[in-house]
Amino acid sequence: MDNFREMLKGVLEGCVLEIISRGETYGYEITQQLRELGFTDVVEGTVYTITMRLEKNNLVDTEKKPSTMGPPRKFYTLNTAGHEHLKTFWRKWDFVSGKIEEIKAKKTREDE
Amino acid sequence: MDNFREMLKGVLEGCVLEIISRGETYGYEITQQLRELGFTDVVEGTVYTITMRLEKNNLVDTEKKPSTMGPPRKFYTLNTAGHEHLKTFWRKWDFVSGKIEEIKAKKTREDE
DNA sequence: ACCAGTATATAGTATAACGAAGTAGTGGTT
DNA sequence: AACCACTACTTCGTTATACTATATACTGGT
Repeated sequence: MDNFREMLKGVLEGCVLEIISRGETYGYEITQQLRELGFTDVVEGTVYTITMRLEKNNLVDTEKKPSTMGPPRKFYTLNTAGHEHLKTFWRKWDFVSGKIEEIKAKKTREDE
Repeated sequence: MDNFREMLKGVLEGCVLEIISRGETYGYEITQQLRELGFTDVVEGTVYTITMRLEKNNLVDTEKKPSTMGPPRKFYTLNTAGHEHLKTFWRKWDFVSGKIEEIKAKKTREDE
């Protein structure tokens, strides 16, 4: 499936937030998780711009820990504001995706 | 519900395409339909940039017709490429939204 | 003459994902 | 020791798209 770059705008950040909410993790691992989940074209740079943004907006706490596999990892955890933001994200997603599905559904109905 | 501007990127064009596919229509009417459908903040300028783009990309045919209510209307209909594009759009949407729902679903399951 | 509603258009801005490249640490191979 | 693959983070510039603001113009009512 080819690029849905534009379709990911506004939702990828929410997905990253969701992944972090499930347990302390770091950029490289988030990228791999997203790839395994089907977003095979997501690259590291993209995830890092997102985590940077989350950090800048004070939605996550960070902690640097050494790794035996390479350079130190920067672990992220959601703080209170982050959890709040995530809840808002899912509310927005449910609304928007619901509306889109509504529009899609009318395809099959005869001219309502 | 506040702004989901970013979340609409990549999908609004598909929605406009879908609306046009259901019958000849024009910019102003498309805007109103989107508003009625729940995207209350969509403004005329946004829809015009989309219809312009569709036109530029040769996905629609246009026909100018006089109106008794104001200046002439520019009617749009989907051509073959437009219908093809619309099909692709829904395939992409189904894929992406499916993945997002997958990620959301894991919220409730215990650490899979 | 003025205003509200209908209708199209465009120039500029903001945001977010992506591409490309660079820096660094660890371990294995030659 | 030199090199490479994998892990891991960062930054810069590009592109696509929705939105803001504004301008233009036609109709009908007051």
